[in-house]
Amino acid sequence: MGIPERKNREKQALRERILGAARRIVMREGFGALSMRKIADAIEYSPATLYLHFASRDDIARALCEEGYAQLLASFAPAAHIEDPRERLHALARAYVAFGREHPQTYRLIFMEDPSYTGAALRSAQQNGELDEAGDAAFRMLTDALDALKASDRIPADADSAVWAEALWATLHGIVALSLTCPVFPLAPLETVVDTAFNAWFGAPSTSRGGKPVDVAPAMRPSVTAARARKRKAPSS
Amino acid sequence: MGIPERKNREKQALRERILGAARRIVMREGFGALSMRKIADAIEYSPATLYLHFASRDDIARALCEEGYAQLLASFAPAAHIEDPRERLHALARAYVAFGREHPQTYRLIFMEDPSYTGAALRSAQQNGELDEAGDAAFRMLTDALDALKASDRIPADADSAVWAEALWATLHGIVALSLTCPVFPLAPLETVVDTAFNAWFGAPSTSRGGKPVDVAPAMRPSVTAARARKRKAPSS
DNA sequence: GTCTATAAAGTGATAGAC
DNA sequence: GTCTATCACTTTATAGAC
Repeated sequence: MGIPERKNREKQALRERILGAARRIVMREGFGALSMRKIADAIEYSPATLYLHFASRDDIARALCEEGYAQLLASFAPAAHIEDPRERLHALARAYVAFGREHPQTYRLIFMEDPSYTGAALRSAQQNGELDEAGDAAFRMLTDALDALKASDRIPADADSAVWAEALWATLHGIVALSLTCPVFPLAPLETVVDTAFNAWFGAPSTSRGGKPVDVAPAMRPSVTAARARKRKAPSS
Repeated sequence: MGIPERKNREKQALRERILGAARRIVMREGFGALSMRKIADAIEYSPATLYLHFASRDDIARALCEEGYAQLLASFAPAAHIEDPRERLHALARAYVAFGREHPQTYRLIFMEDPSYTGAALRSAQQNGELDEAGDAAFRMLTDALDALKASDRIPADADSAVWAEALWATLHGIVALSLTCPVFPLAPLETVVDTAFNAWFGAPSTSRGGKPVDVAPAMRPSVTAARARKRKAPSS
């Protein structure tokens, strides 16, 4: 029974060639420039052949989104091992923004083009694990870190981790998306903006190792987070 | 010399009809569905005529962006009169998000489509005033409020208002943009996300004020599948 | 100024031969 | 499984008649 397996492998291989060519076109010319003919030309097959592997151009776009999203998740891996939740979150934030800047067309395709594309990417990430409420792994990385921060009293005790995670994600998306589309954003270095937002959310990093964050201005009214942000300025990187 | 003036008026009037038709198409079907032919059909002129008024489809798109951006700025006006800088900022934030949600296609066109469109919108707003560095009026509304907060010690003294303003804008853009493109965002009510982000930035609202406390219903998150069920139409711009 | 007519170049997708 | 050939459109933009 080796022949059907070989045929299957060959079919799979062509599928990969199609996706590879499509990915290269998107990276170089943007998703708008992706057409079935262009892909076919690139791999030296006829356009009709593509339809043996993908039902439509949208189908190819969604497959690219799944790939890209997996790549984004993979870029979080180094951060996952950082013990301190604040540092971990910061590393995640930097990784997220870095991915968007390094793969602008891919990021656009996944998160700025079409809801069905974004949906395909997100769904692909949770189709293997059990489908609990919170959903995908990356989101849980955020909520876990936020829970840890809450447990160690570094964000307000009544903070809803899920909502904070959503808002935090939106912030990072906003920084990436705006920097990809708005010619005058950011004026300040991108990392300064990221760090400014991060410090506004979670306060300036604690100065002394192991020490609890210093209470600087006990008389101020704003919440713990805002009060802690009072400490210092944003470093780049 | 009244005749040239009348002709000029008539020419201007047709220009407005073109833009009006274009705007309606974008609002109803999205920018992707905007074509010269469709505009021409809508106003019962030939496609060729459009080129007497606009050099290209991009040119029309940019004009729409300028209109839309002016509309966005206008929606800030009520907030401008609020005295307390924190309340003012909060009202601005809500107005920004409301505009994006109420005119999704217009918001997309201005801020999520093409850098040249975004640039056209931003440039149009400052072409009358003096062109100082900070740029447009809306941005200055942010920095002014932030400066006031800093003066009354409600944000860190060393905060760079310009950078904070950029980061804050990015946060709001992220919330709007993600909610327009990501099927599962937000799970929590949109206003909860906005308020959560706002309170993370500026602390919980002043205690004795009638304002709403931060976190409302931590447990009411709808399930992912439920959130996914709602499909995305193209409502009004 | 506005029209008709058309150029020139795409597009996604499919039928049917091999 | 892959091809050729093609359908049935779409698009922006322009030339030249009136």
